[in-house]
Amino acid sequence: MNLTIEQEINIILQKAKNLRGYTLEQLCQAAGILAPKHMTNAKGLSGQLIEYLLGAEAQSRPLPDFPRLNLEIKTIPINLKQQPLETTYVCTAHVLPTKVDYDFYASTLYRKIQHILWLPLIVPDPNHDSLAHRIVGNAFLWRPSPEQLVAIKADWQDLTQMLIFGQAEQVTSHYGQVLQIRPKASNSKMTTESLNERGEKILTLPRGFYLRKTFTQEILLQN
DNA sequence: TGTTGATCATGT
DNA sequence: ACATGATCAACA
Repeated sequence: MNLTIEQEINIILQKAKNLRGYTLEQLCQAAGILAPKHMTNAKGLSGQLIEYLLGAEAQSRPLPDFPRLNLEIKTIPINLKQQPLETTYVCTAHVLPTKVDYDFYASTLYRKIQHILWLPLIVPDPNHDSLAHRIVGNAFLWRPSPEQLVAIKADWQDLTQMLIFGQAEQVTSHYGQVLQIRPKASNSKMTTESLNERGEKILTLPRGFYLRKTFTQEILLQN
């Protein structure tokens, strides 16, 4: 049978909605994974578990989780007031100017944020978080509104322009209204090639694009 | 106590 | 080293 893209997306959404109410520890059992007691050494497990259960296909490529559907899955930890507890990683921020294409609509970031299946993970007591305490909330689909897209695009262009001008080292987390650039590495000693303002090669810490909590809060309030 | 900067795990 | 999944934890 041939399903339309919309139908395939809806099947994934229904699967996600069916996870509502389970703890992540229960879902670990269902997936045959032994749930770690704390998340210090399993920071990405929440997301990877959901991806596995929903059948994501992108693996570690710079593509949405379902490349053919242009659909990205994001788990987001929230407290009982529906407030996000963490920022949301989107994708790598390339710091080598020659590798940066100044075309928002051709960017990895745009492809990843154009359609997201959000899956809130309820953290009843943020001071005592664990996979056993985390409860899956209500999954929902989101596309940026025209206003949201304008804000994202503006930040992306500002930040990308700085990178193109060889200012990777000057871009701190403070820049951007809805997006921000922060370190994204195994540790602070990791390096990747970049250029300074004079066009000279330098080594700098790898960075990534993140959605600010104020922005994801707005998304959650719509739903 | 909220944010920024640092870090952990896995796969290519 | 890079890209994915993120959260941790030091400090302003």
